[in-house]
Amino acid sequence: MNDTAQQFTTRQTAVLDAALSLLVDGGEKALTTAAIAKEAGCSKESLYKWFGDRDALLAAIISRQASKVRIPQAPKLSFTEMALHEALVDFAHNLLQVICSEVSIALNRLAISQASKGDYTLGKTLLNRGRGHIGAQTTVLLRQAEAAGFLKFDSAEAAYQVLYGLVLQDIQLRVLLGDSLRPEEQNLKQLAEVAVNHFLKLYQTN
Amino acid sequence: MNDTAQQFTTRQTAVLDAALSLLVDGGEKALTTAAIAKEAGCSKESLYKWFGDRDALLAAIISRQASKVRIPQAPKLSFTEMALHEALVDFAHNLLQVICSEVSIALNRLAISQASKGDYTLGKTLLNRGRGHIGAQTTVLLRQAEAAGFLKFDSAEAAYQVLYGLVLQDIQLRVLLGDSLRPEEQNLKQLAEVAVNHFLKLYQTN
DNA sequence: CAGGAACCGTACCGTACGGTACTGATTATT
DNA sequence: AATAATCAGTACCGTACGGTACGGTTCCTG
Repeated sequence: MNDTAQQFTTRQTAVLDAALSLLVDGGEKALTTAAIAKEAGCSKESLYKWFGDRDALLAAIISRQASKVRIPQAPKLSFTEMALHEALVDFAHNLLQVICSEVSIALNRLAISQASKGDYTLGKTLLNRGRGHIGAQTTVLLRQAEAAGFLKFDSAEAAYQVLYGLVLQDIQLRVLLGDSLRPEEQNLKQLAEVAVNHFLKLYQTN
Repeated sequence: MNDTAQQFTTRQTAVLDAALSLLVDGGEKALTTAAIAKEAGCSKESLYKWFGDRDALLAAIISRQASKVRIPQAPKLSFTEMALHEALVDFAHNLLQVICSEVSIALNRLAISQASKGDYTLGKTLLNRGRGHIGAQTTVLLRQAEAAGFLKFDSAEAAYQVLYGLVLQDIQLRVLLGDSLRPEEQNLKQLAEVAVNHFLKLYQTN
């Protein structure tokens, strides 16, 4: 698994953007090498010269996009309980927004589709760069909150998992399967609030 | 969306079983009409006569399998708090087992793959017959527990969603992407216990 | 026994797509 | 200016697969 960030030329990033655009609003079916070349305004031959083969191009798309996940804002060195609450809600809200975005849906579908064909590299990349990254950062935040005496848990990682579950519930799976959010779920900010309140009820000290 | 349970002849169910078997241990790539016919010991022509086309056959696979979800054991008319706990753990454990099963993984991947191609019928079927079914049953259980004074919540459906999130966390997405469960997650029974305890801490009255 | 339905096996067709080869134009280099 | 390199555009090839056609066999029915 190659997790080192590669550098692409501007020409190549243009190709990746074009491909992502096609994927997002045409589905996997629209992501043919010919279509990508046309959209990017280059020849198929150049595609193959720059990326090797189709799978490598797909990997480049995911690798590039997954590393764009926004890192939860740097936890302040000294923070209050309210600041913790706010930081968690911000994290949850951001997570919901990402998960429900067209781009995230398209990329996850693509990776799962590849997994269904026996190739797990895209999925691993997505997990490592996407979830792993954001998870690690948030775990740090939780540990700081514990050190400050606001939270109490055995394992920060386990607590993070609980938070993750409380926030996403089955929303991600549903959107991947093609379900649309119910009206009362449209308000992502409120969903985030509720999830964080639940989380704090489980782990807050006082 | 056709959600009425269709009846298949034994010959046809044999085909569906063969196809599911192929899908589970060969991935979507192995699910060609020729392979299905060979595995089922029939001709391609019969396949098309019986199911119409490939998509209809896929729909039949999912439709048939999704309706096999085990309904949470009938809630007893009068039950204790311990019985509620046990029923919830049983539900959670069962849910985890299903979600981590090869069959569930393969079917969800297939449905998501189709969604990536712009066809959401498989996904809808999976949601309606699988998650919808089991969810509705469990919501009934929660309502009974509320009536008995054990639980307190505004919306049983929302409470069910929280339970769902606490149980699954990100496990389903991870297995769909090809991740394997971490060692400490292998013990599904214990995961279920922890999730239910969290749930009760959030919603128990006393 | 005769007629027909069901169905297997196989051959076949059309198409879509990944990947490659060639050509001509444009740009960079000396 | 001459040569080399890059690349768009297009044509082409091989293969895989969905779907169909057909001949032959089995089995049921009158």
